[in-house]
Amino acid sequence: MRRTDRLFDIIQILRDGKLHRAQDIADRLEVSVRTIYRDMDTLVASGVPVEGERGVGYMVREQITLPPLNLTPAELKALNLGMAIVAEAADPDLKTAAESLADKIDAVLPTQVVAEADTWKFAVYPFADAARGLAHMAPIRSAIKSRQKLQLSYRRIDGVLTERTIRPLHMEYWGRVWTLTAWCELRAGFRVFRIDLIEAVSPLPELFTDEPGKRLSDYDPQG
Amino acid sequence: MRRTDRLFDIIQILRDGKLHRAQDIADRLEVSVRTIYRDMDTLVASGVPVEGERGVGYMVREQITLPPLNLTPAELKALNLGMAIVAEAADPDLKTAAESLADKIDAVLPTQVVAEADTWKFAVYPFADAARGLAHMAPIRSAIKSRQKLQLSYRRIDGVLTERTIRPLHMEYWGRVWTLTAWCELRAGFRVFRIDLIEAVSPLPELFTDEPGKRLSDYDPQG
DNA sequence: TTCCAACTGACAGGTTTATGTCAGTTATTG
DNA sequence: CAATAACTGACATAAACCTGTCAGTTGGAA
Repeated sequence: MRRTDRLFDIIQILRDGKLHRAQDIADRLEVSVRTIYRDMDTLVASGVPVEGERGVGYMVREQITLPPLNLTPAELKALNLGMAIVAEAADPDLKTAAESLADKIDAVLPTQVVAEADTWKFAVYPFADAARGLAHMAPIRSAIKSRQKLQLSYRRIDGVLTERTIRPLHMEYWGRVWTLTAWCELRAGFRVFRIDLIEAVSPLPELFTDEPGKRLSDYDPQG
Repeated sequence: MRRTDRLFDIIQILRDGKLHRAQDIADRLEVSVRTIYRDMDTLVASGVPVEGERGVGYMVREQITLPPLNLTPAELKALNLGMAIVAEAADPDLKTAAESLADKIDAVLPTQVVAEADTWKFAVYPFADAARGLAHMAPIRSAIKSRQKLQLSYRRIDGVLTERTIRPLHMEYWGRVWTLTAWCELRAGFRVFRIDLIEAVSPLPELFTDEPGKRLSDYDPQG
């Protein structure tokens, strides 16, 4: 676990909020600079809010981070209700905070309407290692919202790279990986993609509308 | 990443909520039973709510799991406020849910009082791999609350096993690892322990009180 | 333009990790 | 009691990963 320990050390070094050069960190931890660059990749991929700037160095944006949480449906309901109430508050800062928190939670839950108990059967599980496809998530989410078709380069588990046009419907966190449920125009069927296996996404100008048989509600995971 | 893929597959197999024998999973994924047992360990260590029963098989308890979340201090405040409001609600189910959510969040944040902006400078970072010391966390938390001294077997990074009596003060999540800040009676000083490196904890009958110089507020991480 | 330091890709080791096999033990059910 | 299936430990081998080295490129600031 030497590497793991080093990653921990790097976080400790960075948490003073000051600038640090990769070279300095490398000297201090007695590894090569190259290794530090690789470690920074790992940290970023793991969600540590560290930022590097060429010619400058590394810094962390300070934030509070919650580890994976297991909630019951009732707790989630309480959470949503609470945010709705606070969002009505007079204090503009609190109002904004409540709204953005609600958005974050929303973003992280199945995009499906967040209420029916049935939905929770397809629950999400904590894990983490692959926040790999992180970069793709923003465009995917916005495409789901705006009902915009996507061009997808997807590397299947067997290593084959495929190109498809899809209607993105639903994102889900499986703890270890995020998945994207979509209607695939190529296969004319529902497909679930692992976001960490997506090579590239680009939004297409084409929009899509609800068509019977192509909606999320028509999708039967067991089928 | 073969192993990672298999772990994902196991979750998918288990998520039907039915019983599964290790042997069946092993056959289906074309690995040995031994490997499945090891995988189950990994899943449990990663927080997946899977349960094995001898002579029976494996099942998952269904739950909603939130991935690591980055919050601003304002968002956390909104969250706490929201839960406090909902906890006053008439509906007993909602009340209970709000209370337990508040507890969960509380349990996961620095044990230090959860309000001052300064506190957040020692933020927590998401990660995950080592939820190793998970089992120790409950006794440690309760010892912090009840101000009970702990007997600690701690394996230092250099591999040396040490025994100490400590006053547990504060737990913190660093994304990759949890840490325990404590007053160490052996060294007569503050020490930060990584919970994943703790071999064993046992609560001692002895209680401790606030003594000048031995309180969390006397601890200067930079010193 | 030059300097700086972050970044990237490739490659050859060395080390670590994962896996299967085997030989057990333990808790539960009938 | 026997049967079942989860669990554990040890060990050799194979596969994956980590690391340093080297030779670049990129973007910002002076």
